[in-house]
Amino acid sequence: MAINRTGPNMNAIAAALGVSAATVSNALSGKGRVSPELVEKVRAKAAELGYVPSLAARALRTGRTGVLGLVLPDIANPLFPQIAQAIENAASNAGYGVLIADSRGDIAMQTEAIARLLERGVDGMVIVPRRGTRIADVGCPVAVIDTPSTPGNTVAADHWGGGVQMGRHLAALGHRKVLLIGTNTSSNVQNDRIGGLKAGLGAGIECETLWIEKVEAAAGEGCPLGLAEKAADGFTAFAAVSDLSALRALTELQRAGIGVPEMVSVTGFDDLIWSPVVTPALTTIRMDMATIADLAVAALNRVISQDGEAEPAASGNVASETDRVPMQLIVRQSTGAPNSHALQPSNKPTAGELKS
Amino acid sequence: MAINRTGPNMNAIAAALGVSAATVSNALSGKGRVSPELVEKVRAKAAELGYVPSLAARALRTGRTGVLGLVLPDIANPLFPQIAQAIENAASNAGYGVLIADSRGDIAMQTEAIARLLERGVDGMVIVPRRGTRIADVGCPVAVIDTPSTPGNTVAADHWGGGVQMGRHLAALGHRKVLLIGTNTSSNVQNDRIGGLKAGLGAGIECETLWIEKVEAAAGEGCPLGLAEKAADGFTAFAAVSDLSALRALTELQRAGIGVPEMVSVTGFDDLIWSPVVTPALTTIRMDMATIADLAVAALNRVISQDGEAEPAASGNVASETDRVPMQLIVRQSTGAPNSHALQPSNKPTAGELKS
DNA sequence: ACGCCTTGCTTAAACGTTTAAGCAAGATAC
DNA sequence: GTATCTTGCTTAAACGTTTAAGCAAGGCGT
Repeated sequence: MAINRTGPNMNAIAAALGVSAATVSNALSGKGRVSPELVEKVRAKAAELGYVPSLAARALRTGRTGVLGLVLPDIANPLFPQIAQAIENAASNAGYGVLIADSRGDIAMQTEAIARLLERGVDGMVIVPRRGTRIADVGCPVAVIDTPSTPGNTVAADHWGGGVQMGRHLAALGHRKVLLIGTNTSSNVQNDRIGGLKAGLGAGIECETLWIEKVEAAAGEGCPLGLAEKAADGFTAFAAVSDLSALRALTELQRAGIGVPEMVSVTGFDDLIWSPVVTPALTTIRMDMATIADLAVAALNRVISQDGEAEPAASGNVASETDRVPMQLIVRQSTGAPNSHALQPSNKPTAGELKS
Repeated sequence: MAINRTGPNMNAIAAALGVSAATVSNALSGKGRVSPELVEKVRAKAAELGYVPSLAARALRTGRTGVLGLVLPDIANPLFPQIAQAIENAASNAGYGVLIADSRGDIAMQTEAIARLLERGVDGMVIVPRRGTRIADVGCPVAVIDTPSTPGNTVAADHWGGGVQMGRHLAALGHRKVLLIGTNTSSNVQNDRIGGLKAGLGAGIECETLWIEKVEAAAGEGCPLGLAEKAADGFTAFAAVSDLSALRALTELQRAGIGVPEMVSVTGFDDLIWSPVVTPALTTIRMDMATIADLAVAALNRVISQDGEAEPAASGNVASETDRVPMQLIVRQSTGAPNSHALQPSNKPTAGELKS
C-alpha cells in the first residue's frame, strides 16, 4: 500500500481519452508535441480522476528522486530548527522533499549518514558540517553551509561581518574592556565571529577571549564561568558568539547581582527562540537563514538540472561561488552604556522598574 | 544522475555468476528457494561489485518506499530537535528514511504538508499535531505524538504524571502558594501538565494559573509577566509547563532582584538545551523521547508490514494502544525550600557565592 | 517402476513513468 | 504536382526490482 495504491495512472487517463500514455505524459509535462486542445483535455481528465504521478516510477525512469538530503552535525543544536525550517521551505518551493540525517555529533556517523542518504538516491544534499571537518567528494551535488572562510564552500552567513557590527555597537556604547565568549576553539564559525568582533571593536579596546570548553574541561560541564570576577576586573561587556552562551552569561551575572544592562552588557549570536523573551531581552545578531537556504537549494537545483547535459564536475561541490549573506544586528535590552559604578553590585532595580 | 548512476544492478551480478536476476533477488532477500552455496556466492559477488539496490525500483515494484514522514506543527519549536533526532534514530534503526514537513504553525499548511508527504509515497507518518487540531484519516498509517488524554492517539509522554511528580516535589519542599505558568490554553499537553501539577500539589496548596498568551494579548509579545508582584503576593514557587516559560520567569525574577532558589523556586518542563547551563540550573521534567520514538516507529512498522495481508483498518490510525511513557524529574538548582524573607528583595548572593 | 513431492533454478510479467523513434496526414515550397 | 517540412500522435523500449508460475532433476514412498 502506501504509494498510490488505488490511484489512477497515466494509462487510465489515456484510456479514458482514447489516446496513448505517451501523449498523456507529453501533455502533462509540456515536452513533446501535443495539440493545445488535447493538452487541455488531458489536464481536465487528470484533475477529474484525481491523478497523482508516481514519484517512484518517475525516479526509476529519470534517475531523479526529487529529494534533497539534509545532513546536520547534531540535531540537538539549538540553531537547527531555524536551518531545517528554512531548508525545508526552500526545498519545498523548488519541488523537492527533504530527507534528514543526523550525525549525532559523531564524525564517523557523519560519513555514514551521508552514505545512507546516497543509498536512498537523493539528488543532492545540504551539509552543515561538524565543526572542524571538511566534506570530501560525496558522489552527488553538495551545498555546504558553514562560513565563508572555509575554502570550497558555497553559502554562508557573513559571520565575520556580523561580529564587526556587534563590535561597533559595543564600541559606540562606550565599552572599553570586553570579554569575548566562545565555546569551541575548533569552530570556524565561532572563530570568524570572534575575529569580526575584535575588528569591529577596534584597536583601542581591550579584549580577552574565554573558551567555555576549556573552562569546562577543568571544572566540569555546566560549571560557572567566573564572570562576576571578570566584571570586578573591569570588563563591562560580555560578547558571546552564541545566544546559548550569552544566556549562560546573563543568568550567571544576574545571579551574582550584577545588573544587565545598567552595569554590564551581554550580547549573543543567532537570535534563538528565547532571546526576545528573557529579561532583559538579548541584543544579538540574526542570520538570514531564509536567504541562505534559498541560495543553497538554488545552487543545488542548478547543478542537478544541468547535470545531464554537460557534466563539467559532475559530482563535485556545487560551484565555487562562495555566497556571503549579511547578518542583522538586533538591539534589545541587554546592551547599554557601561556604568562606572559597575564594580560593586548594588542598586538593584526594584520590581516596579520592570515595566519600563 | 544522482540515484545509482553507474552502480551495478542485479543483472550485473546475475551475468557475472551465470544465473538469472530473479535468483539473485531471491538470494539476497532470502525469500525464494536458493541453495545455500549460491546464496553465499551471490552475497560475495554483490559485495565485490559494490552492489547497491535501487530503492526507486523496489518502491515501484512493491509500493513501499521505506520512507516515513515527520510532520511537525512548527519546526521552530525548541522541543523539535529532540523529537526529530529521536524519530530519525528510531526510523533509521528500523530501516526507514525520514522526510520532514513543516506546517509552520499554520493549520491549513498542516493538511498541505501531509498531502505533500503522501504524494511522495511515504509508507507512514509520525505527526505531532498543532495544538488543538485532530488528525483525520490521512490515507496511510499514522502515529500521533501528543498526549494520552487526546482520544485515538498512539504514543505520548505521561504529561499528567510528570506534572504530578513536579507537584509533589514542590509540595515536599514546603511550598504552599504556587503559580502555574502556561502559554496556550488550547494545548492538550499543557493542560495535562497543569492538571498533573495541581494533583501532585494536593488539596492544601493554593494555586493560580497564569496564561502567557492572555498576558501578551493585552501587553504585547515578550512583555513582562509581572512575576515580582506575584512573589510579593506570597507565591513562592513558579511552575512553568515549558522550559521556555520557566526561563522567562527565571530571568524576570532575577532581574527584579528576587533570588532563585533561596527566595522562590522555578521549574520547567522538557529539559531543553539551556536548562542545565543557566544559573541556577533549572529543575525540570524530561520526556523519554527515545522510547516514544521507538514506540511510534514500531507501531507504524507493524501496520505497514501487516498491511498487505489482513487490511483490518488499512489506512486508519495506528492501533489504539495508547502508550503512556513515564517522564523523569530532574532536580537541579532552581528549586529549594521557600524562604520567609522572600517578600522583600534583599540579601543578594555575592559574586563569591557563585562557585558553590 | 511409476507417480508425486521437493529442490533449485529460469522465464516472464508487472510496477508507472519517460523518451527516442516512427509514421501518417496536412501544410508549404518550388 | 511532386518533394520536403511540420504537426500530432503512436509504438516500443527502458529504468531495476519483485514475484508468480513453470520446469527439469532427483529423492521418496508404494
